Amino acid sequence: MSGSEIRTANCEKILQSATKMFAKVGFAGTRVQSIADDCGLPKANVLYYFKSKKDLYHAVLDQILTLWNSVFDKAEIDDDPAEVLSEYIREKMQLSLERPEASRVFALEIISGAQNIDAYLENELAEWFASRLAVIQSWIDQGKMQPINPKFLLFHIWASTQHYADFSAQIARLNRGELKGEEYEDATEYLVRSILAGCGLKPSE
Amino acid sequence: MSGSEIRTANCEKILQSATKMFAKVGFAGTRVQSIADDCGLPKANVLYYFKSKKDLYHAVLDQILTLWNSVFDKAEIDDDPAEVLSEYIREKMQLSLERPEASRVFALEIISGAQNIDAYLENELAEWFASRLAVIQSWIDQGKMQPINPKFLLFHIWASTQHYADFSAQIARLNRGELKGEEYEDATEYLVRSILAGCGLKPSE
DNA sequence: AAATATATTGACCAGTTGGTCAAGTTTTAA
DNA sequence: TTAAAACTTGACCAACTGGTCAATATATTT
Repeated sequence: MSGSEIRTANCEKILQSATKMFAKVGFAGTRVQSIADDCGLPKANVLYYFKSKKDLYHAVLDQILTLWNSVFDKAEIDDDPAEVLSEYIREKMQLSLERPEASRVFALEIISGAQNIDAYLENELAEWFASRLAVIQSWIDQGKMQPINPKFLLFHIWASTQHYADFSAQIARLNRGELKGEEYEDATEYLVRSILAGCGLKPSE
Repeated sequence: MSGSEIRTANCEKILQSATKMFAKVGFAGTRVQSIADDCGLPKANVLYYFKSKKDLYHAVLDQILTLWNSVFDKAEIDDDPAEVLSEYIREKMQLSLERPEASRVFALEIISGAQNIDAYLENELAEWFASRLAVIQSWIDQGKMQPINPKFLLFHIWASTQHYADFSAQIARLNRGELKGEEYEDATEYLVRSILAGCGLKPSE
């Protein structure tokens, strides 16, 4: 393994283990030693690549925020709301299924006051949010969907989809086993239908 | 202040401060000293009433779980689903508004694997859940509402209402200020309308 | 009033934790 | 080949934390 490859590979391993740990017990509950154990490196080596636990945490958050990108980013006034919203909800559910730890780290950070992603919330996300509100409002103005407050619709989508990642421990117990395969798809399609119905729409496809 | 009153009053103060702290930084992140500071008692006094931090945490969880009781508990086959579900969603939203810390402590506990409320989830809640599924299914069988999977409906309600407590830091920033008063009521009525529409129902009142 | 139970509190301690460091090894560049 | 840069790692430490305890004070009961 070449030099720069070593760095890349080790950083990746560390980030992966760190994400797992932070998602399970939060920042304060995570031990640098347990991250090291999890990825099979000595603790001092972990702190060689990320100079402090806080640094590592920020790196994990950065990596997670790039996952939030979506088809909805490029939605325009002329697009079909049913199509765009359906796909956005499905994407979000897929993310909850494939990267639940990412969703949980994000949730923990927000619950704890979001101090470490303040800049992200106030800049990138706020901008994204405002532009999406405008698109939804234009769909309403064109009579393509019922008049609802677009803000509440976005919160609604985030809440109901992220729940499947963040609360999977509860869901798994009430369901007597993790939701998976077809049943998870059913949950997805239920959400698509329900949320779209709230906008006076029917799912695409 | 009489003897037993001292105990009651101090326990209450401690529980209140503890809830606040656990909600903000989780179990691992909370310092017994900071709970003591918050309620103006010496640390040794806090540990006199609750013999360990874990004990105190369990007391906080116990207190929170009693809040989960609701009108929906007594819903029957003969009731009107629109009425019952509307009121349940409104209750849940009210709780998110009035006791956000309770919701956050619960969320943190679930995200961390729910090991401390395992018994509650598997007994009380599982029983409640099963009986509510039956009631909803009976409404469907009677043609009172559209055929949806009752499980997903309950998850949907929990997710979308608790979100306003758990993610209020994010909401406040995107909204440029906390949702409150009329705007919070608007959010509530949006959710009622939207979720009911997903069941082919219209809000009561 | 005396005896007993309950409550208060500063001082203390053992275990843990994030982070440092210096000595060594491996990889890269000249 | 050799010098420099990058990487590895055990040993170490200062700061912090949950929890104990003994001494004292206050309230309750007899």
